[in-house]
Amino acid sequence: MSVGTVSNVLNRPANVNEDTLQRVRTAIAELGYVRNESARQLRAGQSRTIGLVVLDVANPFFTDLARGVEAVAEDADMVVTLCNSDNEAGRQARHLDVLAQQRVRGVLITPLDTHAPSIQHLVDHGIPVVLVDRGSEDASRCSVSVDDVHGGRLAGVHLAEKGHERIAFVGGPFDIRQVQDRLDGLREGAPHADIRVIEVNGLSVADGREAARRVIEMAVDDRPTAVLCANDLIALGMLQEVVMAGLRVPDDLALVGYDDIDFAAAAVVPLSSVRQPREQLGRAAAELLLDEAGDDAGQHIHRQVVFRPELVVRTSSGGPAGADAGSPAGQGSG
Amino acid sequence: MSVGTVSNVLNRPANVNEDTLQRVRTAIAELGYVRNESARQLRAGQSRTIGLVVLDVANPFFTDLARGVEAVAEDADMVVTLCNSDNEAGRQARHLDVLAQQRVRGVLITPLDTHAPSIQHLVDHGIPVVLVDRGSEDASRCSVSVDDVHGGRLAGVHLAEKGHERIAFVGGPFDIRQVQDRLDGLREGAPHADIRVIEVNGLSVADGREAARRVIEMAVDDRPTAVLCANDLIALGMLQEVVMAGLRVPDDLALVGYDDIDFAAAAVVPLSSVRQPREQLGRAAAELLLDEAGDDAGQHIHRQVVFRPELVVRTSSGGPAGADAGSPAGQGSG
DNA sequence: TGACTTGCTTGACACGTTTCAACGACGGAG
DNA sequence: CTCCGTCGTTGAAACGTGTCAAGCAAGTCA
Repeated sequence: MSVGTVSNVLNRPANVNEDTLQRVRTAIAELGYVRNESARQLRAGQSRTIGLVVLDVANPFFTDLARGVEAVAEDADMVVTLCNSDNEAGRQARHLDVLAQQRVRGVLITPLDTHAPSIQHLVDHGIPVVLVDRGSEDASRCSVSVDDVHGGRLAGVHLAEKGHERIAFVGGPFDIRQVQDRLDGLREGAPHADIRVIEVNGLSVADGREAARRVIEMAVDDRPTAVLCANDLIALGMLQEVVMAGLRVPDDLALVGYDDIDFAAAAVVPLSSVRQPREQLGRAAAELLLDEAGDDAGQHIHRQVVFRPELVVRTSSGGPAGADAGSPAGQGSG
Repeated sequence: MSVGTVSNVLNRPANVNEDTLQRVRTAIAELGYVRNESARQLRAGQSRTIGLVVLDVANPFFTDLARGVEAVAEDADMVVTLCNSDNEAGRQARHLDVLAQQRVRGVLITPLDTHAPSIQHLVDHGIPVVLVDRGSEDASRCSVSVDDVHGGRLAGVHLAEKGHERIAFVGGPFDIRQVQDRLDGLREGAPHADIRVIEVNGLSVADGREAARRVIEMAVDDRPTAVLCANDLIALGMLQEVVMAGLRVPDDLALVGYDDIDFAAAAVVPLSSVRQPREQLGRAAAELLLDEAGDDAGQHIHRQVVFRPELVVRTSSGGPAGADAGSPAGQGSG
């Protein structure tokens, strides 16, 4: 019994005699043989895993996105390695190095910095990279993103229609492209409103709470009557703080978030939010990556896919109270 | 220049002449050489990654736990592969198969079923397995868990002291050990109270909302005055629904959660919760695993580490209002 | 001078898989 | 009987590392 035959049984069972097929298979079952993926990979010269590097695993936006990626990967008999850069350039670089050493088939990344050398490094080594949730500036890469200017515009139009004349934008840092784009969109959508920017350090619940305290302190006749937050975590933080301070949402202060994570609909005052197709974003990115990775003939052309967000109006910005509580978040034992 | 020398440069630089050291290193930099991890692994017979399989990546409890694991792994120059079983036995089995093929150094798992054949399969192949958030029934494995009976007891004593005589427990399914233990503890802690069980299908926000609707429907003089939830997601779901229905928390209904995820302290009514040392749980598990994996001499003895939970009293069960809003959750662009 | 030590480099082998040319057996056609 | 094609199986080679005994050169000591 040669190893070659065993390999045939596993990979091209049609080419092997029914009799030996059975013998080999029972032997495999008896001995509890398990393929060695390293050896396969070494021989094949390429692996069956793709890397996914996100800014923050604790943000439901990214876990939803990851779910989409994993669905596509599974269909293609691939495995996903989820890495958390935690908003730190160092961690991002380290993860990318490891992925390069593992000769992953490709990398999906929500980059801290599009021009990071470690990203270019991957490309130089022939590892396809797809930018996620961030458009590529040039045509040298695939990317999947959402039109953030349009998203901001939708929120702006909505708030203007509701009669708001003083609108605040809460977010930061502004060197994150998405944040700046959403602000620009807001200005376009509500051109006659007085738009104020409340800059915060990050995109967490804590930052939202802090921003809320600043708003609460303002004189009532000068205070904005509506706020667009750069993401839902900020919006949820503001909501909590503002309600605790006794303000009524949306009567005293209307709130609109961004992402439409499941917690948004489930908040104590259901949160209006600009919905991004989170899971679909992941799926599209994975498909682009597989297309590029599976391309031997140099046929692949880089594509920059841009999705259109949509506004979901709920109670927090004056939508019908109690309507559309929506579907809530995941489970687990803990 | 032989490959052996290059290998020495990378692994035992002390043994190689300063001159050649430099030459090799500049060559590596110029050519952009990247180690092939598959080949290393094949040669070494063992990999440098450990697998972490959790029930639900969307639950902050598990992402916090993962953070602890990753911290320890990083110090040991190891890499973590995060897998999501999503409460499905099939997904769990598939992930474990892949991990076995990758010859991971070890596996940390919050199991759906302690006796799953795919887990035994790993052990049979000499891959160490540490159970996380779930005590091992026998001494054949390492495990890291939290004394759930004690946690339930703490909540029970607290609610009894606050004068509650009708207390509900919300959770399920009861074949998840943690759920049953927490209920048992509650009964021990409040032996004179009337304890009712409201069984739900899972441990998500949605299940909490549904349970809340059942409670709200009850006649006021028969309705429980306090609830212990099997985890914080359920508690948050209940809180939202209950507040929307106009009940006051804690005056009409006191709530205690379990896990003390960051969102608990940041809820609109800060949530009392039984705190589990989430990150420490992950650290301890990773350390046990590394100890077992690094043991050539058969010295390793399996340990069942059990942590003690503590009760954090906040507003939702009558603690000081407005106190201890706590530190909030992560960030990311989305 | 010869034997021995030290410092550094080398070449061959092994890890487990896949691939592929080559081989043997068998049966049918000429 | 010979030739040829088909079906199954085989053995060798290769992927890129790490290891290790062996080798070489230069220096040290007796």
